[in-house]
Amino acid sequence: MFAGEGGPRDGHSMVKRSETSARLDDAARAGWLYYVAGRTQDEIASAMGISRQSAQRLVSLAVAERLIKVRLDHPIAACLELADAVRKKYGLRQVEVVPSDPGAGVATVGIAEAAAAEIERWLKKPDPIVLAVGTGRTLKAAVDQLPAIECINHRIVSLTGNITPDGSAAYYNVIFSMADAVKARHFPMPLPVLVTSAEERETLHAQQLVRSTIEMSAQANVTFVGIGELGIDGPLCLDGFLEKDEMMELMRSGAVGEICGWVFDSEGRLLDNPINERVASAPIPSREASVVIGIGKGKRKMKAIRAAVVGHQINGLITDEEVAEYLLKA
Amino acid sequence: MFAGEGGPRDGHSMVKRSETSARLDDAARAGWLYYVAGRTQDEIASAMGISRQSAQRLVSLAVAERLIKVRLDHPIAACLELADAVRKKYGLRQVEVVPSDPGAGVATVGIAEAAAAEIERWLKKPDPIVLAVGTGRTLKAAVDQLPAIECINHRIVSLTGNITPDGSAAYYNVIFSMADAVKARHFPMPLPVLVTSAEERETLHAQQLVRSTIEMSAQANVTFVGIGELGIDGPLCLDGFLEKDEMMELMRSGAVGEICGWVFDSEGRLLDNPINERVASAPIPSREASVVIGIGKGKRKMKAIRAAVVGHQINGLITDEEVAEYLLKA
DNA sequence: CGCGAGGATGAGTAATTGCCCATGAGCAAA
DNA sequence: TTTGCTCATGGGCAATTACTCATCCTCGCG
Repeated sequence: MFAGEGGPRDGHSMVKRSETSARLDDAARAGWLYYVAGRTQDEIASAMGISRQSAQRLVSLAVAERLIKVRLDHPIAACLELADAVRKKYGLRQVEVVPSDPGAGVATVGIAEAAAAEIERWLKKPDPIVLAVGTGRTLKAAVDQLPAIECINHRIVSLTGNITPDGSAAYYNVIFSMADAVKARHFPMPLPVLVTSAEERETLHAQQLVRSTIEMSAQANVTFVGIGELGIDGPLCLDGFLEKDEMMELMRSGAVGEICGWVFDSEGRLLDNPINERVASAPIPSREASVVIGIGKGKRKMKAIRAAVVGHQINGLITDEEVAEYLLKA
Repeated sequence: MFAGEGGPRDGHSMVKRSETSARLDDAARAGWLYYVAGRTQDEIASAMGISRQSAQRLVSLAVAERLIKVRLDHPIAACLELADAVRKKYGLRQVEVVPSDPGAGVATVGIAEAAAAEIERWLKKPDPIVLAVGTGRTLKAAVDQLPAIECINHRIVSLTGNITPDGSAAYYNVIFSMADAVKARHFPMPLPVLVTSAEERETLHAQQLVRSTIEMSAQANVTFVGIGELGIDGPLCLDGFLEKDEMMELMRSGAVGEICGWVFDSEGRLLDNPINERVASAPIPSREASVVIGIGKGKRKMKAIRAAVVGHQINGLITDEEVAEYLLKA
């Protein structure tokens, strides 16, 4: 009698433990049958002599206990992981990472296609949207990848002017390239990118046509902007908007990047300086109420991209592995 | 014109290829979102700008193309893989593999519990079944693991006699142990295991009680039998059914194992010899119409188990990793 | 010995997924 | 150009899965 009673009692905690472990064993079994052998939960239930609900619980237990490991055997797996990590770390709405592909010579391989696909996704939406575009070589390359789309319900508006300092049309104003491929109403900004003074900007912005375009851009549902780095071979210098000494001065004051000409420091704050006073671009649309996707990749843009992200100049990002890894370490 | 026409033509296969590859990329993306990120196919569809059905197709494509690899992080994963492989290789109905666990001293650790669980599964079925049991130490250990079950609809019948050569009750006749735990109608076989001659067997089998029990055993829905190895420390000798010289003679004639006393060769064929003529056990129930589960593990039983499997003496197996690996190599 | 907390269970139901089919686009051969 | 073929697409529906809730059981505690 003593032994009989003592046995079960002593065994109690052991039973507890072995029951927990047995439950995990069962969960593993069920998970294996479900994920590896491809059985249905009904089959598992009858095979294990339990109810379908219990089988379901075991399967989800196996998942919850991380007994089931899933991995993706494909080059983009790493990109997707990186994208998700970056999105979480910086609280971005969406992030896309493309392979860095150091072998390819062209600077915009991959990212242009990815950005084009994203633009296309928005343009395929049935409900009318306002899509705003900034400027930049990467963005231009993306737009050049767009297939012919007809979407007469959408409106496409440019955030930046289309006239360079020398009076010619700015090549990298992408809205005209876009108009070639996309059948939609386009609204360019009939302004220089940089004007000579804050006062001139006021005057120009007061024009009816300009004002309505700027107002429309503020209503954008989604915005695509290039992220530019500063430097004497950065786009602002290359395209003749700034002279070398202006650039040097700008960089001394802490500027690390620009979006649509708006220059910001390493924390993504727009600088309060003469250059930004002369930028004639429309303000970047709300990052609270709309999606603003920055596009950029490569070592030279790393600091600019990080700044744009932490300063919430953008809430979406399309970049490459290299930059994504930098953003995770930074 | 020539260039214009040639371009697209030359580009054709390239476009084809890149489209295939792009489709795989999409499949990988969808698969990742589904399996790793845990999104629903609806979410994936709207995120990728496609219909739900297309998302579903991409996900299943990812699986079909083996982009998604699932593995189970649990000790029994290997057992399940082995079991499945053995089941497929030998066309068995069901196979269960338990860890070999070389550290444990007791020979029946693991397999007894597994067999008990399997017996319990059958006994829990609501529809009335006939469950037949053979003999053997392993089976006895399994039955001793059974909890108290009440299943008055089921019938449990023994395939083997319960009297040893010296006239005492055979300890390893498991039906009495089973009766202790399981509330069901039990039908022991009131016979010796081995009789002195084929004629005596005829006489005994002609008895009404014996005949009806044997007939019932032929109707068994499921049968659990131990698989015994031959040898001077095999169960037939240990329990005094055979003398050493009889055993040596048997092994010389090619016998490698026994089930319920029925001795078979390395291909699982029942031997046509004096011993089998004296076995008083009921025939093993049909492997076509019912489930006959053999139980056994360990190096010493390997050959016997392989023979039982290839000779279709059984169509179900509960064994350990060691034997399963041997069966896969053999 | 009764009582409440915690956990497992199964029923029912909502959500999700898998599959079939009609449709139409794209392409090659006639 | 027409015809026939292939294949991707989305609608619709059935199967499968996930979740919620009420209930039951067990265990610990007073």
